[in-house]
Amino acid sequence: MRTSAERGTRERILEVAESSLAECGYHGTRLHRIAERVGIQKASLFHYFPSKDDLYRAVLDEGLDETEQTVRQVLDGGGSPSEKIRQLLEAYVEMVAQHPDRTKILLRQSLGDAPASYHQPPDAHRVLSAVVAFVSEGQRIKEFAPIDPVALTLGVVGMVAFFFTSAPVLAPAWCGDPGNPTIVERVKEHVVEVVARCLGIGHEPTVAAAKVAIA
Amino acid sequence: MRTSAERGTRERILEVAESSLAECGYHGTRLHRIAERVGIQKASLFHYFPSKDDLYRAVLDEGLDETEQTVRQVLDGGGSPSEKIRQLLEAYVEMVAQHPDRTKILLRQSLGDAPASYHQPPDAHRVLSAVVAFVSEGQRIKEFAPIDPVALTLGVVGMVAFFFTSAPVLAPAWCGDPGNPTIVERVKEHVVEVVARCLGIGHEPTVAAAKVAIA
DNA sequence: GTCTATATAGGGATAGAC
DNA sequence: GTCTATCCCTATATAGAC
Repeated sequence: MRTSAERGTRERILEVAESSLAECGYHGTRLHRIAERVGIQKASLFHYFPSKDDLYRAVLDEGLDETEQTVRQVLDGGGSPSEKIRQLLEAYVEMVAQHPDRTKILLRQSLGDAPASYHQPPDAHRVLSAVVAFVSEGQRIKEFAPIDPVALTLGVVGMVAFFFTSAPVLAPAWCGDPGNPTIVERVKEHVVEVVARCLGIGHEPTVAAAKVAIA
Repeated sequence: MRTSAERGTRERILEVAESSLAECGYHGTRLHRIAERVGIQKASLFHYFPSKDDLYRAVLDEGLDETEQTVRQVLDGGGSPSEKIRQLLEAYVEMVAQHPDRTKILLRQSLGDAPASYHQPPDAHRVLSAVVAFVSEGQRIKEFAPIDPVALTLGVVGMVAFFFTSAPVLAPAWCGDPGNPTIVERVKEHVVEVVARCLGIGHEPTVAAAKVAIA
């Protein structure tokens, strides 16, 4: 059983570590700086985490867990496929927007920015598969237009991640001030619109279909 | 004037450095390893590049230059907006596919993985602006459907980068073997299709338009 | 232009007092 | 649970012979 003081310090370390790992990457992160920002000595960190690797994994696991939870929660809920995919995208964008540091770390991790000893868990595969299965089912019952579901899902993940990590550097004017709620809504609307157009949701049927109907 | 031997070594260093920077990032890259793989002593590196920073910038500049060239070449060419955007996407995807290491480095760079002394040049802004201006013009003359051109461009960049950097880790089965030409064609087709649907290219007019036409 | 040897600094991690 | 002091290693970078 941990004391309340210990739990508080541990959380502050995780907070600061998340910030540093996002900004500087694993190899660029200095334990010395983390301790400094937390307000403790470097050696004290090793009381909470036996090594830099362990601290990294603790931060990473938080992010993976929340991603899976967010996706599962929507997929397991009710509603038509079209409604659910909108909910899914909005929940995902909001989650990413609320934790940009976490997203940066996950993106870095997928680029290979991790301790050499770290072998990533196949958790990401499961979440991805769940989303792909959902899209495929929607296509099978003709509610979604045909398009490669894996490519669509991967593309959306890359797109959203990019908006909240790299885009602020490339297009600061468009992104606005960091933490500005405007950009979140803008990205949300855009991503929903892109996916809707790709899956043929919310659009009038095509002329071909109209001709058949008229005939 | 450099000797041919010197030029050869310099190029080999740049090659190996690009590979290492992509795999390990700036802070994770060890000059010792680069020298080892090139087959020279670590100290010899400093004959070609005065510091690790300079080596990094040399690699990075190569990537930025080629990106700008690729984009400009298509934009300055002839053809209708719809044809040009397809050419642009295909050229871009091919460039990224041919230089995945370079793409990883650029993506890392936009995440802030660079020496503290490095202040990125605003070059990326110019290329982005050129593409956005092109899309906007296509929308003005009604050849493209309305959608936020900045968001579309940023999203495509993120999407494509993700396909060739992170996706192989997340969905190895879908991506196939590295260097497999299949994935390049698949990504190319997908990205062209997504953008086409977003910009309303190559699709029948909607029912609303058809009704007006029939009336 | 390449080498050996070394300077200098900073990193992660440990020992042990309090 | 936090500290001071320190170990040990590796990193970039330099000096100078060949």
